[in-house]
Amino acid sequence: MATQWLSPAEMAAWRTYIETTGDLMRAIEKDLAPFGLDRGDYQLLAMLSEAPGQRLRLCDLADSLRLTRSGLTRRMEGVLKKKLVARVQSDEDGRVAYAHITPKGFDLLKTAAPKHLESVRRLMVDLLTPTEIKAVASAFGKISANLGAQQP
Amino acid sequence: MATQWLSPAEMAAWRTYIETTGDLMRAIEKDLAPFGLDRGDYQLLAMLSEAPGQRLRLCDLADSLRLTRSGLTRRMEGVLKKKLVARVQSDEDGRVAYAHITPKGFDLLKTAAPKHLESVRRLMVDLLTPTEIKAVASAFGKISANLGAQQP
DNA sequence: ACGATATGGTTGCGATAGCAATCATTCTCA
DNA sequence: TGAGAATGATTGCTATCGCAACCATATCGT
Repeated sequence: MATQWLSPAEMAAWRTYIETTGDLMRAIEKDLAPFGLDRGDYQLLAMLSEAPGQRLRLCDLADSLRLTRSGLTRRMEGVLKKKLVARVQSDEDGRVAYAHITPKGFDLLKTAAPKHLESVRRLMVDLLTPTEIKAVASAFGKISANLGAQQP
Repeated sequence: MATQWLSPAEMAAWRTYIETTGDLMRAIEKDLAPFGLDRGDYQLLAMLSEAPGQRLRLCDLADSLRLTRSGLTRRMEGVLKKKLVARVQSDEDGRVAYAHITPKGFDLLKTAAPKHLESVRRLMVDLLTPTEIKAVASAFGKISANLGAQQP
């Protein structure tokens, strides 16, 4: 197995990407803080708001948030306490519970979303050319597809 | 403040980027596990190995790893216990301590690095066209510069 | 020269989240 | 139909890391 070094251009892309991503996430999280939300809460609410019936089974929600089921249980504690989400037991399958976004949660999301999107614009999207946008989408699309293919 | 929605292309870029990044980091971390290293340890060792004298002041190391000073203190505990890094008190400035990579740490890094770079290739770099590589580097370069300009 | 301030590092505490073990419910198939 | 496997969710334990408070050392201003 010969060592596969990275070319300078490849190294630059990789390094800038990993180093910047952390900073970017932190900055976006900071913009979300005034609403009492962190990125995890926001994504949870956004996911539920887009789901049919504004609700999802916990394990499906965990999958789409890239959390383990135990991780989701803990994250739910926070939004349940804030009454942004309700936990509803299924009456068709005794194992299943749903996360259901509440009116209060929906209102908060509607308030936070424009600010959040403004952050995404200001910190990322508006800085890039249309070509760069397309390239980022296509690049991460390929990476994601490849990861999905490896662990099915 | 008018809501600034994202175009479908912008939304695709943003979503794919954040969703994929977590998966990618996890996959890379998994490839590093056989060496007894996580990504934080690897980056710490890599940073030290490239520094002049194979050593850095703790606060400089913390900055380049995007850790707070307290975060670095904790991360150091791990690599100190494994004898991959030594903590050396400065004799010029009583406040300062250096992290110094040990021969053992350097050997481990030299073993792990080719495997790690192979992961980066397989999971990311080799999937992308040269154009996409350049676009990713330039995109995150801009994002990083902008973040640096906002919080100097 | 010496008190105020800045800098470097550690510690206590709290939040997040993964893993393994556990429990309950449902499904499978012989 | 009934034993075993699969699925959904929770809990105990652990690791990482940020914040605020803290201590030690160095530097600055007068």
